[in-house]
Amino acid sequence: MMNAVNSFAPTEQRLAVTCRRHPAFPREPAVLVRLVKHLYKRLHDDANTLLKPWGINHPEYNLLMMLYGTEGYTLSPSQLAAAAGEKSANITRLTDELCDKGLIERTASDEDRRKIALTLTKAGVVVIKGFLPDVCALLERQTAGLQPREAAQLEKLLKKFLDHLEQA
Amino acid sequence: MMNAVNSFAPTEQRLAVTCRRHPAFPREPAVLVRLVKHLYKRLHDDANTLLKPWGINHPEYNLLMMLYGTEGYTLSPSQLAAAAGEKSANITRLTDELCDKGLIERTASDEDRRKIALTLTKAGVVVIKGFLPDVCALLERQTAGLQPREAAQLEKLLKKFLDHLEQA
DNA sequence: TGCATATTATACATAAATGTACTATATGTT
DNA sequence: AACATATAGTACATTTATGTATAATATGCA
Repeated sequence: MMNAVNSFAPTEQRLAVTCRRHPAFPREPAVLVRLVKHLYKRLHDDANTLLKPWGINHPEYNLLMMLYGTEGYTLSPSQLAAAAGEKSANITRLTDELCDKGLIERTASDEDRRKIALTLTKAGVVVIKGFLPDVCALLERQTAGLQPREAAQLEKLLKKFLDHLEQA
Repeated sequence: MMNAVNSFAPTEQRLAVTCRRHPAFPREPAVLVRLVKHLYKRLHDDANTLLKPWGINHPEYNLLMMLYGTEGYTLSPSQLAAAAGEKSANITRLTDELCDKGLIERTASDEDRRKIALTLTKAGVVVIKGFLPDVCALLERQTAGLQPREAAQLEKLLKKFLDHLEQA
């Protein structure tokens, strides 16, 4: 008799029953999908908790960091959407909020007047530099259970998984 | 010069710039977290698209499958929340909808009157058996890029990641 | 040039997820 | 029994995310 030492055990247990009831049900793929979901939710929650005192949430953080990781601190809305993994409809709302907070600003492009440039403000950079130490510590803590070799292996497998998913 | 063959390339590129700007920024953990996010969104979208013709969405599917994977097709709301990885406030709304659709039903528990039993109806089982072939095919397709050995390795690493995350 | 088509961004309506506070019941203690 | 505390579930308000339609501009081509 096993003990549920982690939050995933009940899920896995039920997938096993499903396999018994419906033999065609592919256990391994189902487990992988659920694991990704559980992980995502947990990571998302952790990040939100950490960022709350800074007045931003996880998606906003992602946008800020994508701009911070770009030469000139500037991207178009669609580039930002791609980099942050958000849908374009979301970008409008999120960047509105970040504009209101004074962390980014919009400017129209001269070359192509359909385009808009989203740029990190000085205040935005200051805020990023403020929370970055905390974020770094969180990231280290979250992955502390994995050896460097394991982390590298995991990165490789996740990329392979994602790559295949996208061309399918 | 590398070409962006996948959706993750722009994200990774920007994380690299961030590491240059802020040397303490831990690349590997950040990449893993972003990969999980990208994967989750993609898997979530794929599932929603597939399930739409059946009149349910991904979270509802998860609830149904957790009940299907339980002896007696019955769980309490909190058990269901744990198994499906949803917050309890969400369970109320989702199970309301599933009740309205006639796929599950609520009954009060006799032993502990705080408790409610959520049970799959016959109609619920029928619907599950209806979409299950499609779901199985999707799951197979999504993980077709991974060799069995790689999938097993990925499962192991994701579990280790999640386990550590939860005790931290 | 003029027209068809594509691209970029956004508004708006809707759906999904979360936080908070509350009710009802159960459990443990004195 | 009486009370304090814990637990299960949900209602409600709010926030977050998505889908769809639209406006504006650009591009390709007859």
